[in-house]
Amino acid sequence: MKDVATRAGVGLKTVSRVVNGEPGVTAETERRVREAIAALGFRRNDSARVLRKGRTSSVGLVLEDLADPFYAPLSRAVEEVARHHGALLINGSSAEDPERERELALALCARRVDGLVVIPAGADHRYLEPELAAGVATVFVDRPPGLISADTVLSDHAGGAREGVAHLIAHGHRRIGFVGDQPHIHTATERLRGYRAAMDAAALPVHDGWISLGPTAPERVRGEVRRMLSGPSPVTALFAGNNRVTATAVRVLSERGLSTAVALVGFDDLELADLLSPAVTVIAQDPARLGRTAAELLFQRLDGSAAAPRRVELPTRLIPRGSGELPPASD
Amino acid sequence: MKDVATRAGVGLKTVSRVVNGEPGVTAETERRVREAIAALGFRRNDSARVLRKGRTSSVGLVLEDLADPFYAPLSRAVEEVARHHGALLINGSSAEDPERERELALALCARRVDGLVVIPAGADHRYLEPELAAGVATVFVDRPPGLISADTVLSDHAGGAREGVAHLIAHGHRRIGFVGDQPHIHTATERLRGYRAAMDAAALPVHDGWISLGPTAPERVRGEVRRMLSGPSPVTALFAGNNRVTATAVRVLSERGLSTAVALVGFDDLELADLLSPAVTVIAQDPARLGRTAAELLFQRLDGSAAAPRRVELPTRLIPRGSGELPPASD
DNA sequence: CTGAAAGCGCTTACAG
DNA sequence: CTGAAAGCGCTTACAG
Repeated sequence: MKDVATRAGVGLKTVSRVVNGEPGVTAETERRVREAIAALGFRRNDSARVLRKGRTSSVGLVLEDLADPFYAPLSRAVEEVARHHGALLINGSSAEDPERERELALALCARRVDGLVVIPAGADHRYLEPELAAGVATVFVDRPPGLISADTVLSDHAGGAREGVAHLIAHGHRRIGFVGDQPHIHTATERLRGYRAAMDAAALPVHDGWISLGPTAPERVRGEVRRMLSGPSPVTALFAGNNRVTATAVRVLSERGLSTAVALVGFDDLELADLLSPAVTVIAQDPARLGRTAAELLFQRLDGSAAAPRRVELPTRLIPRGSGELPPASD
Repeated sequence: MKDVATRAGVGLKTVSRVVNGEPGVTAETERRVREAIAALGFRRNDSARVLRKGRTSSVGLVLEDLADPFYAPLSRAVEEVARHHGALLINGSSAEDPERERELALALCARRVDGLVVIPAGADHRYLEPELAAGVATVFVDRPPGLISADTVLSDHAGGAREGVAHLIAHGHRRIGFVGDQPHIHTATERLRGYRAAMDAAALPVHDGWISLGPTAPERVRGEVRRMLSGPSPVTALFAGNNRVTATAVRVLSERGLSTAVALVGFDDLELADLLSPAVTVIAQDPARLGRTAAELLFQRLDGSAAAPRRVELPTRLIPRGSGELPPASD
């Protein structure tokens, strides 16, 4: 910038004015400055700008896996809101590892992002306290924060699962299996809670063997689904705890030729779910809306909102397509 | 940092040493510094660090849409490689708008990302010349850069499409439709080139009505597919130019009850494609490998490689699943 | 092992 | 309309 000023024969501040489009520069002066910028290939260094201004116009997003079809649209929605506020989005995947989540979040804070959207992998977020105290706006999405209080945007996981299971019960099922994600993940236990609530409400017993929480790796899910479908009192319907579980369950049922014999409702919608036979009934969340809502809360904070931490719960939606309306196989 | 130094009764440089884990500090001194850091809630400001060091340890990725199932894994792969090099990833979606691509790329450069991975929306990348001259490593993926020369990683679009169409021809088809993306998009025209090459090689005529390039919005694709399937000489097979077109084509065929009467091969794999009936035959790219390869080239540049711009072409893979092996409906 | 000075490239506050 | 000085929070190069 100094070189530009020298070459244009003006002061440093004048170059700054031109670069930032501030008023108060003669057309002629501006022309000379622009010429010098072009000749020297000058590119403003935002790091220096940030250092003075305090704001970076960037926000961070820590999620589980950017490539997951549930999180990708969420991330995109955050990006879009950020864009409208003139901010860039830096995102990182925690791979469901609390330590990695922490490293990422702190690295983003060290870059002085103005705000942070976090989909927690861990259960203790006290490591963020100094950052919060320093004014980094923070919003949690999809899962609540642990041991600190902050804005949170969640889907109604328990309510959605309950509705899905009640739907199966309404279609005559009494033995319903639940295959979900690992028990330390909030959404997994909430959905299980919904399952239990629906079974309870219908006064149906729940066998231990009908419930399985754990990694959503296909091998494990495969084994659990097979197990639930065999033995003395096999389930006649399955509730799949998330999109990965649903995909594997559909595969197992289809391979075994059971796809029209075992009812299935999945949490989270799937691409092409409507084209399978039977089409897959799901409890859909709206990932883009989750992201948008979280980002909007974030920018409200950045605009100075000092309200108490808010908790927003978004409804889920039952989409009946066929697999969830199958009657139980006769015993 | 100054406050920390004062409180710990040491010099500024000593605090810097502790924060960066540099050697040459007594255990006792270090303890005092750490205590002061904790008491004051000190958080290092990386902006200042960047300003001095010149490197930000961050790379930028400009893509079309972060939520697209093709780009999400590509982005994730770039992130993973960046992580291994200690860098964060900032990504932005151009929404297929050249102006937005330019704004994003330049904004990333102003943040002084060390390198840039670009999936071009535009056809003229001369706006990046000053950045390249200033040493910003840049790699293009999925589509080549326009009017500048830089490292590029592409799938073999023409070869893949040619193989897919030849596959349909080998199964007896002579009237094959091609529905692809907009003609200014490199991958669209390359794939069309592959289609023509396969038809030519089999000495088959190509009617204008069998080819349609344009936006991949479902409404348009729907109309074009319907048109190709009706009229005096309807096509007996379709080649879908990308994942969005394939999804819509599958929908149309299935709604019209033609899914076992019209053969279909799609470019790009789809989640659950193997579970549809018939399962969908595709020409698969490996988006994660594209991202990984691009990121690796990028970090080679950052490590000082000054070789001439390289062009890497990755093979595609035909995955026969059923829809592409259907025989032509008898005329 | 430790620290004072200079400087990275901008912006802010002020003065002409 | 324009510019010189000070400072954002670090690191570099040097000296003790």
